[in-house]
Amino acid sequence: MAQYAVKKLAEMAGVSVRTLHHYDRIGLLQPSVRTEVGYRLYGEKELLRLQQILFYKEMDFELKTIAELLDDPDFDMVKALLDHKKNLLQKKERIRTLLETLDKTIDHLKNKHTMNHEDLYKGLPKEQAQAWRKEAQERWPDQVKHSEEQLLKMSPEEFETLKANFSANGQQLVSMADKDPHSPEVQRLIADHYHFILQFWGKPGSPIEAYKGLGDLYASDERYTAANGTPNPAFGQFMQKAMHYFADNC
Amino acid sequence: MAQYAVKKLAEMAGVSVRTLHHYDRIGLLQPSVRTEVGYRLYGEKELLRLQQILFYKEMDFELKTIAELLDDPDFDMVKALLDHKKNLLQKKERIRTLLETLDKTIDHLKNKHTMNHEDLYKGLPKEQAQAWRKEAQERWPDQVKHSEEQLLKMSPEEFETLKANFSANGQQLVSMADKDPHSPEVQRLIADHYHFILQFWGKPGSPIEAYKGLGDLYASDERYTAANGTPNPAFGQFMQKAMHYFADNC
DNA sequence: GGTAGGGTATGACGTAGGGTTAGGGTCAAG
DNA sequence: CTTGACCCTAACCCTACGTCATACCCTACC
Repeated sequence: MAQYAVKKLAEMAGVSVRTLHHYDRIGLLQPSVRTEVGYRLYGEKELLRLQQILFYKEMDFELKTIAELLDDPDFDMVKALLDHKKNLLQKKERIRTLLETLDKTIDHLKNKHTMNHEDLYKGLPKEQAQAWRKEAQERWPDQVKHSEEQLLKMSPEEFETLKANFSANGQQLVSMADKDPHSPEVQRLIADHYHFILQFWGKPGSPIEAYKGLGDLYASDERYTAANGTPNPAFGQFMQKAMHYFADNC
Repeated sequence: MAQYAVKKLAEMAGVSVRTLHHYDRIGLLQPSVRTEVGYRLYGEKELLRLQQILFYKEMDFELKTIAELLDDPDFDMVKALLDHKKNLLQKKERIRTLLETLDKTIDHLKNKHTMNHEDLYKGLPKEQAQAWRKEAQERWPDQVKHSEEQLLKMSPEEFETLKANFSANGQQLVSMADKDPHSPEVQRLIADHYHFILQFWGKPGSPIEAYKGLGDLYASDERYTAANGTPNPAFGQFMQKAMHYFADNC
């Protein structure tokens, strides 16, 4: 009867010695024999079991689950596999979303476009984004209505691109909230912001005056209540200053 | 100036208090003030920083990376995002493969079909599977050649299904290696195995005799050398007995 | 019989991102 | 003065091992 010591088995199975030690300790795979001096010796059964372990491990099962699975003959394989599939599908969907957002962010950074607060909170818990939208609709019903009309005219791709650009822009602005609102770097971002607003809100009439008015809204005490339940006067006032300066000097 | 205590901030941002403690400890987000008795108080800046942290966290960045990213103004965002995208694509591809294999396994278990040793090792380190194939070609060149011809006639879907079924069948057989080779449960699996072999090896002539011959090969001492570099007489003999019994009594 | 080289053992710490008690101070309301 | 809500730190728990540190075992060669 062939017997293998740890290193041999490790090499055959393509795992580390440490892994075998670990599996031994947690009871997932124990050697068939211990020599007098304590060496682990594994036989054929252990070899096969290890192969099964590795199979399920590749399937991303947890070791604990694998142990149950291999030790309980009545284990409901199909159910476990279906559960596992569900998890994988969720992971996959999440990765898909992340990739989308990543692409947009990369595109923005490369093309130096614009960005939006709605998108700034994209990826955060949904409740926050929804709270934000609700608040925006309460505060600026006309603009939101018009904006929605505009958005509905866009193709999904245009819409996504626009959101991504606005999001990145807003993020940059947030990161520059401690700088001079009149500085060229801030004003460049504000220019992008303005062009975005033009497309996004699309309010007819005097765009520059509307933009200043929007700046005043930014300065409102409860500006950030929408997203997180708390006021944020500092950033609001920063935006107000930057937007007014832009409107007066563009 | 508004100040928030841990729980308030935690609620606003949708994270746990423990998380804020953690971020404080690792220096990712420290409170602007500590009261005399040690309470953490956060201001607007911290709030914004936390939002940025959560944004990147949703992108699956590590906290360490987020810290660098937020603290180093010269951080190469585009490069980081592209790297990250690459990682995500790899993860996604891996999940896709896992889902495929899962579907096949589920299908097999539901339909009680057959399985293959090649697929048994699917998901294991590639070297093993390759070693197995190489060995198979050395040992049974004619059969392997014929088999490959047969396989090339199949559509990819047929081929994948066949492999999946054979894989699941073989796995079940491995798990029953300690039972009676003549028992009905084993013989049912062997029947599936036989039908698979018919399709897979497709050897012309007397299929039953060929099957018995294949059983003899299974019994060879070095049967499992192909997959893991070690003999496995127990399983090989089990298969031989089961296959011979089937061939004689089907 | 000494020693060099390789294999083996245990034990303990580290990882990421917190969850989960445990034990104890703080603060405002009733 | 008590209750309840909130705050603190310390410390163990989780996954699946990697990475030492220290020490024992075994074989071969001289």
